[in-house]
Amino acid sequence: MAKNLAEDAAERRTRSDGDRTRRSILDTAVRLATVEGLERLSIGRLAEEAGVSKSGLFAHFRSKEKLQLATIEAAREIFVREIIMPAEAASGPRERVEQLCERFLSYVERLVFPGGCFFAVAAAEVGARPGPVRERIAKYQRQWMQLLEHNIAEAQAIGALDDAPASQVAFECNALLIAANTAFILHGDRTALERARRAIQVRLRPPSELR
Amino acid sequence: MAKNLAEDAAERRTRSDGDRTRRSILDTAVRLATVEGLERLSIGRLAEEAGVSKSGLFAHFRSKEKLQLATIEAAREIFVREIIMPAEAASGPRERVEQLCERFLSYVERLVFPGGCFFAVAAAEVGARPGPVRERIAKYQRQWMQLLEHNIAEAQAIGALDDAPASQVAFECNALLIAANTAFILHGDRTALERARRAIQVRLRPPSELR
DNA sequence: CCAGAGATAGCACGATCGGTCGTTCTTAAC
DNA sequence: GTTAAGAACGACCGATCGTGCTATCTCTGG
Repeated sequence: MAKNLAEDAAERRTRSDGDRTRRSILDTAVRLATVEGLERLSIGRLAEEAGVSKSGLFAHFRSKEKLQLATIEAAREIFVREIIMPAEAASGPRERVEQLCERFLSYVERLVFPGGCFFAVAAAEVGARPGPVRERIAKYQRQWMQLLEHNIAEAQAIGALDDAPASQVAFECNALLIAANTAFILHGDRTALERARRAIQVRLRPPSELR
Repeated sequence: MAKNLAEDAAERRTRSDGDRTRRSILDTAVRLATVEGLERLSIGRLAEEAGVSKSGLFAHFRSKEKLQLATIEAAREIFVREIIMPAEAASGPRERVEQLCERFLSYVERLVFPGGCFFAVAAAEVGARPGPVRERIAKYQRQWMQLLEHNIAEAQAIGALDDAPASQVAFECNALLIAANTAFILHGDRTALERARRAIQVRLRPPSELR
């Protein structure tokens, strides 16, 4: 216990060429994992795809599980850059929720990940398999829900949104986004994105507008 | 083309002991696949779990893909028995939609499949990987949506439901059900089921009730 | 510029993958 | 009761899995 000084993340790592390779590997890993799944992401195949040797790749992540966790971190960075950061500039909390949803749908439609939302795929894959990977996915999923809920509650506090329970509204918005993602990937159905937009627009309508 | 007489399903198969074994294998397969995924369902592991030899199991399904397709069929039978058939007895189309949703949530909560809804897991897994397995999953997903949509449209026709586009209402109901499934499996969050119930209840409220 | 640490590759390991083959036992139709 | 076909098995195939070990390079701090 005393010796376990959280050395997981604070690895000794310095050289720039190594970091570049590692980053390029993770770029490929994130792309592959969204289509094949985090588990089927095999080290041999990933090495081939990334243009490095199997053992060379393996030296960067010292186990498959750590590779998976690193892949999740890389995917999260993209998620934040594509969805969360652009919405920070919104003019108010209600508009921020609208933008979060719209950025999500856009990120699905533009196939930022070739298999749809990385976290939707991963959650379904590891949801029933306990372990660190599942815990990491669950953690980021909770953070996402809290981000929605927090902004919804703020919007209600300033009267920009009716006062249904914020957690309920967040649940409904997220449900529509994920369903749009699944339908778009499974059926190539672009209208699903439009249906989600419509439903969310109704759900987030300011109370001043007539019913 | 002339010789290809759709022999895929019309296999010669007779003996009763074989059918019994096959059925028991598929029971195990369906359970395993919902946790591990359709692809990670390995023939060796499945054989061990089912208590038969690898080659003995393999003789029943002559390729992994056919095993996967047979597993999907077995899962569909359970889905129909658990959800669709009980709802047929409903007193009207609006009530039928309500019961379909409620039976779905109950089937998730009772862990009829240990990893949650079989088709939700499978859709996420194979959604981005073209092939017969994906096509089968997509087909049953479409059938499910059509079942919802058809009954919603009927309910609207007799004035038991307001007249938003039936496909839109079906999309929203399905989204809430799938999101409840995911949250329940990933976080063990029973309140997600309640949130889905509440939202669906509002969505399916008969127009006679006051707003 | 030198030494040491990091980056990468080669090779091999035991396990498991999907799949084939030949054989033996069992059932069911005649 | 004979017999052809189905059911089930053990042994085995080549390929690939995740993971070590070792040996070279190459970068970088002193």
